[in-house]
Amino acid sequence: MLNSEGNNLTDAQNELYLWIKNYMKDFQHSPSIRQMMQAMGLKSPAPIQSRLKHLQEKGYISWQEGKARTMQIVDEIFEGIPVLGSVAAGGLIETFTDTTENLDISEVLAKKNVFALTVNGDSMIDACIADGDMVLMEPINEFYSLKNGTIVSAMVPGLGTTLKYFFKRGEKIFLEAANPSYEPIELNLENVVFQGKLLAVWRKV
Amino acid sequence: MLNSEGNNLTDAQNELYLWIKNYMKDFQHSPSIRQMMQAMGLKSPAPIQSRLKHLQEKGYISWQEGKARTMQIVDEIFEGIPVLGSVAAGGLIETFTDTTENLDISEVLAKKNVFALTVNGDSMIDACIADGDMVLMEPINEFYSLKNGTIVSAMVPGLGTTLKYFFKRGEKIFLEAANPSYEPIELNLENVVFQGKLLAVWRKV
DNA sequence: TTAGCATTGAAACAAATGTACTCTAATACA
DNA sequence: TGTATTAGAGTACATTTGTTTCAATGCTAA
Repeated sequence: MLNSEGNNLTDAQNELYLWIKNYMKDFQHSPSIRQMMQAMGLKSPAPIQSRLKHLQEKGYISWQEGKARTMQIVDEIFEGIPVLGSVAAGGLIETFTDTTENLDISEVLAKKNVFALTVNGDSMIDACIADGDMVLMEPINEFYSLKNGTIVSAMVPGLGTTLKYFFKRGEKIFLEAANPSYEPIELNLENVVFQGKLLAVWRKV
Repeated sequence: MLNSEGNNLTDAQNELYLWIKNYMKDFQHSPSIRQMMQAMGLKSPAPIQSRLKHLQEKGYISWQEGKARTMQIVDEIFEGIPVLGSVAAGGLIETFTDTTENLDISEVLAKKNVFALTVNGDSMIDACIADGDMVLMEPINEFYSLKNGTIVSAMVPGLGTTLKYFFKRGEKIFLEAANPSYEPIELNLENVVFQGKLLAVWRKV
């Protein structure tokens, strides 16, 4: 990972760098030198060339010489986050290894129509889903593919939306909490709308 | 979200589209028509122009007319995942609202030097960190900024790496599990190496 | 101040590039 | 079979664009 300490930018360089990052995020392609010129309020491409050269020398950007709009931000080239190893949450078992496996969050994020919900309450606490967590859900296309024990978000019309374990026994639907202090909810299929099934849990501390 | 059903592509169009997506992912900028020409094994820009026009009409791409390398993939423009509302994990409280808040996972991912660890064991179960979860950690730069109660990954040389609550009392360091069946570990500062503090938890089901 | 250096403005050039056009070959269809 | 449609090759051209060069300006340190 570049762009760390030791490569301090001048104000002008930093302003340009931030503008470029923003532009490329918005447009998915590199700006031209004359565009940057205008954006920086300059009347000549030379200062931009100079700043780009410095940004390149300091490892912030790169481009293909002579080719139009071929800049790349060398930062932020990561696919997920490196998984450095495993950590014991029990005894002291495993040491920090140096695997290069990748935590592919994007695998979940890339699915179509994924949505997130904020969790209120503690009824799923035994499933390690706590108050304030975000749950990432996937819409349920075919109800009949839902397996018993899946965690789903379901709306019971007139009551509200809730996150529960799903069970089907005969014609009855049961929504069960992961917390002994909550009673299972028994429903008929026509009294419940399933919004999604659990894909992942995200908790920011 | 475009690119769904109804906009079927011919084989040639699809091949080009996939190649473009791949190129733009790798290089962070749009390819030129002549590059696409070569990649598709063609000897004239005309077929590429035609295919691009079709891709644009079907809503897959867009570009700025006359400008070099200004293509954009119109698909996949998402910042995180939409948070559709909150869901009760207790009683049936809240209904599906239509907020447009965004779950900004990238906020965490954008931090420098973030790394991930796989959790083994259940010693942090009362903190809702379960066996198999991924914990996203941030390196600890200044030890003295560590607050009591922070969850850290620490290496006790000769033993291994572990995930625990951090406490400092006087000169002693305590690593405490979130599980009554584990005893706190008492250490001197020189006998422990802190690798990171907890930023987020990720669990894929 | 003055010499030296970096920044900017200005202009010009050549390469890269999108676009338009014609022609030919292949394909589909009736 | 013949015609219409489509895809591709080839070419040409104007614009965009990176790059170079030179002079003017501003700033800093001796």
